[in-house]
Amino acid sequence: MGSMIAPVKGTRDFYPEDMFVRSWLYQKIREVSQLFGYLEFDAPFLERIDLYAAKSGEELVREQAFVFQDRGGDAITLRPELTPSLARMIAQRQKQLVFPQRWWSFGPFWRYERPQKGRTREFFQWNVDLLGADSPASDAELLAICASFFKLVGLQADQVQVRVNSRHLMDRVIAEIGIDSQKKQSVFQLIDKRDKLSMDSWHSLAIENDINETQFDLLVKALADKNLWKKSDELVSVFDMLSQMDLAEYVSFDPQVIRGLDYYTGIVFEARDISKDGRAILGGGHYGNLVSDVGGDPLPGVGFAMGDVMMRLVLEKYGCLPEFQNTTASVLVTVFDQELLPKSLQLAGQIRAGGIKCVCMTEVSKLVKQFKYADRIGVPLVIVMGPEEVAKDEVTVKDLVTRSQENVTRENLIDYLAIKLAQSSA
RNA sequence: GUGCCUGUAGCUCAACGGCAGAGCGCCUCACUGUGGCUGAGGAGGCUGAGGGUUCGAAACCGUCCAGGCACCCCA
Repeated sequence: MGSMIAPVKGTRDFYPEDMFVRSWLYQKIREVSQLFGYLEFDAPFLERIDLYAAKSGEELVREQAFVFQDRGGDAITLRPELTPSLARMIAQRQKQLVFPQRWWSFGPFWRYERPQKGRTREFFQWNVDLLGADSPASDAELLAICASFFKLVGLQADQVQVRVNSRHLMDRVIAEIGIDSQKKQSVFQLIDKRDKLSMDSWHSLAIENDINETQFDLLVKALADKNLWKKSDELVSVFDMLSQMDLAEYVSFDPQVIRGLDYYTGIVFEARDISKDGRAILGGGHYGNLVSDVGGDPLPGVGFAMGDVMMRLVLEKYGCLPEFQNTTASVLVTVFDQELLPKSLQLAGQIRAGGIKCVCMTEVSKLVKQFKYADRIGVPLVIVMGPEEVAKDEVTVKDLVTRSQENVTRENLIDYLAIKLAQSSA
C-alpha cells in the first residue's frame, strides 16, 4: 500500500459509481442542449499558450494553466477554458456559417489551482454559446437553458437560483454615483467581494480604492435596491421573456453579480445554491465581441459554463442523484459444476442473443456463493441449470426480489425473462 | 503563493503519555441444489514516513509526505 503511486493532485479517479454520475450528468446536459436545438462540438484539449495570452488575464494563464514544452519547443497548455478555442473555430469559418449558431460542449479542463471544496485541477465543463446574437431574447434563451437544466435534474427554484445583473446597468450606476470610469474595474472587484467581508472591512477596502464616503453610501444604497433592475431595459425584457417561458422562478436579479471576465459587456449571471453554500455552479454572460482577438470580424453572443464538481455537490446535497446499480446485468447464470460450465456458457449466450443483459459465472463454486454474489451485485434474476433441469431441457429461474422460482423450458426462456423484466421495471 | 485542520483495520471512528479497540464490511460454518435475516467462530494494524523528547509515544516536539478547508483567483 505504501508504495502505491499517488494520483496527481487535484485529479479524481472515476470508480464505476462516479462514472455513473458523470455519464448521467452528460446525458442530462445533452438532453437539455438538444431540446433547445444546440449542436455539440469539441476543441482540442491541447492548445498553444498564445491562444490564451491574447486575452485579458495573461498573468493568470501563466500561473494557473498547465503548461509544458513539447519536443519541438513550443509552449503547450492543457486547455483551462473553452472560449478562446471556440472563438478560433468560429473565426475560421465565419464566412460560411449561418448565424446565429447554437453550440454546446462537455469535456475536461485543467487549471493549476489549490484544490478545495467544489474545485479540482481536472474537471469537466458544460459550455453553451449562442453566437451571432445580440438581443435580450438571446440572453433570455441562455438563462432558460440553465433553468430548464435545473428543472430536468430535479433541482427546485428554492434550492438553486440563477442571479443576473447587467454590466451596462452597473456602468451607469457607477457613473451616476460619480465614480470615474477609469476606476470601473476596481469598483467591480469591490462589489464582487461584498459577500466575503463584513460591512466594516468592506468599507475600509472601498476607502482604500479611492471611493469617498458619499460615493460609498450611494453604492451601498444602489446594491440594496431590489428594484434597480427596472432601470435597465435589457433586464426588464429578459425577465419578461423568462416569465413568458414560465421559467422566471429560477432567475432573480442580483446587483452583486459581476463575474471576473473582462469580455462580458451585457448581462452577466451565475447560479448557486440558494443558501450561498459553496461557490458558483455556473457562470456566464453576454459578450459584444468574441472573435476579433483571434482574427475574425466582431461577433456578439451569449454563453455560460457549468463545472461538474460543484454541480455534483449540489445534486448530492438535494438528493437528486440517481441510484447506482452495481451491475448492468438483469440475469445471472450459475454454474452447477465444472462439467456443466460449457452448457451454462451456451445458455448465457442464448440469453444475450435474445437481447437480455446477462452474466455467467466463470468461477465454479457452491451455489450458496453464487447466489450470494448475485445478491451482492444486485442482479434481479438467477438461473440454475443442474442435472435435473438438463434432463428435462429446463432451467430454474429464481426471482431474488420476490424470492419465488419457477421451472421454465429452454424454448420459452427468452419470452419468460422478457416478461419478468418488463414487470419488475414497471 | 499565504494560513488553519486532519492522517489509527477495507470503511466510519474510539483509546488520560501506560496491553490498539468498536461498529459496519469481509471470510468460514449452521445450510454437501438456492441470496438477504439470525446465530457461532475467524482473519485483518510497523497507528502516513522517518527523526527527537521519555523508563515508556498513536498521543508531546520539529521535518517530510498525503488529504481537507479557507484566503488569493475564478477564464
